Amino acid sequence: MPTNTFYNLEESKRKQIFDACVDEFSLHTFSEASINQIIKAANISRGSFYQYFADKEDCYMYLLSEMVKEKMEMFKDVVGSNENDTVFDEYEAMFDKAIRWIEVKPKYYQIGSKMDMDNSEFIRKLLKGNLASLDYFASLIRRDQQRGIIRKEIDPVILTEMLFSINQKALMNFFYNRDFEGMKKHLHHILEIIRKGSTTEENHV
Amino acid sequence: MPTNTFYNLEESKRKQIFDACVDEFSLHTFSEASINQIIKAANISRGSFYQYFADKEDCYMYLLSEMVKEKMEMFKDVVGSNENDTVFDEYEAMFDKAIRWIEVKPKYYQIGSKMDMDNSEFIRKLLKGNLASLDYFASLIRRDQQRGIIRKEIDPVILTEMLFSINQKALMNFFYNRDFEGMKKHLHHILEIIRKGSTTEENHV
DNA sequence: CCTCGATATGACAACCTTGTCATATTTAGT
DNA sequence: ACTAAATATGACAAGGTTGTCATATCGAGG
Repeated sequence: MPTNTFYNLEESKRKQIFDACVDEFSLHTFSEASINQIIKAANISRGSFYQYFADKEDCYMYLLSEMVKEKMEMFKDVVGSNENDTVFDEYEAMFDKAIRWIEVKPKYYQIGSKMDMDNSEFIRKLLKGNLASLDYFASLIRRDQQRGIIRKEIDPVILTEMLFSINQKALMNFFYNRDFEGMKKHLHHILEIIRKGSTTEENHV
Repeated sequence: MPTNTFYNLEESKRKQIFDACVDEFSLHTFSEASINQIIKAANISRGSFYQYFADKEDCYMYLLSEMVKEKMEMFKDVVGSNENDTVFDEYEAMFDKAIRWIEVKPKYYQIGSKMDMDNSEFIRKLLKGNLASLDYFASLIRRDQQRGIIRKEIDPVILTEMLFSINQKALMNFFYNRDFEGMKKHLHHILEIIRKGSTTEENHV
């Protein structure tokens, strides 16, 4: 974690540094990101950087923790869900949240995708702890199986994986095209397939 | 493309260099790959490298072209398909081929994934020309719609994208776990969902 | 044997990177 | 105003990167 010296800084300066980190890490992988770039953009000296952070990893951890804070702050109200919703409704709700997040903080989204592309030891470890929401969705699927909405034969984990990988692709699409309506339609179509299948009834044997 | 000097080399030496390229580019992104590593592994001098290749890009293009050659060589016989097959059958056949490819040339698979992870101008351009098989699958889906196997409402392009993104994930899984049976089961389950849907009949409204 | 074109070589320049550290400056307390 | 601690700074070492180039070696034909 950053040093006391860093937290003693004026907020404005801390923000300057934070912003520089966001810019650098949204454009480059962790390993490719350059401290030189960050200190230049933040207008601080090399020595100061190392007075604030132990190293690049320390700096990155700080960046992530700030991002998580902001995200929690933004979504603290939207937690409850309607009892009648199916997992698909919740999925679409989650998707909308993610879209909104991309709209207001596109660079955070980029930082996330850069993480996914990074195979360094350091980043892989960080991503490991990120699988909680997968469990949550699997539990929703099980609930809907009990309710008789989803077929009992379906493996909740596999369906969850499908939904998540679709989500990832769709968000990427949105990020590059910013076509909200098109994206929604696209996603709807995919969910329609996952719900009802792609083959005709006669072929459901 | 490589120089004449390079092609005048003895086959064994050319292979030495090729192997060094494979090793380096399967472990690192194009931008992260180091010519120093390659010349060390290939046991050639720095000067020689630049006598053979114009630069790293040139070297990479050579590597890719060799890989494509090998792939064509390996799959030259398995092209025909049964007239009664559905797109899903062909999909599974394609998947099996891909699995086989990973088994015999795991490093080539790695080079491919590293490409997908690379956002450099150079690599992105290369990937652009890689979408032909997508069209092929979409055409198969259209054919099966005519045959009454796949519902007319389904968008062939979207279904193709789903199949491909699933394919990618499954191959990655196989690469890391090498669990062929598990993988086949997994894939079967996913295809079952895409064929018949995940919800119960009563919910197909 | 000798010569000339083809090929091999590693030193080098120029440019990056990270992390350290002696020194300078600012700030706070007395 | 003076002191002491906190903070800021950029030169530097040590390592990496790519691409160039003068020089050395090799090989084949005359």
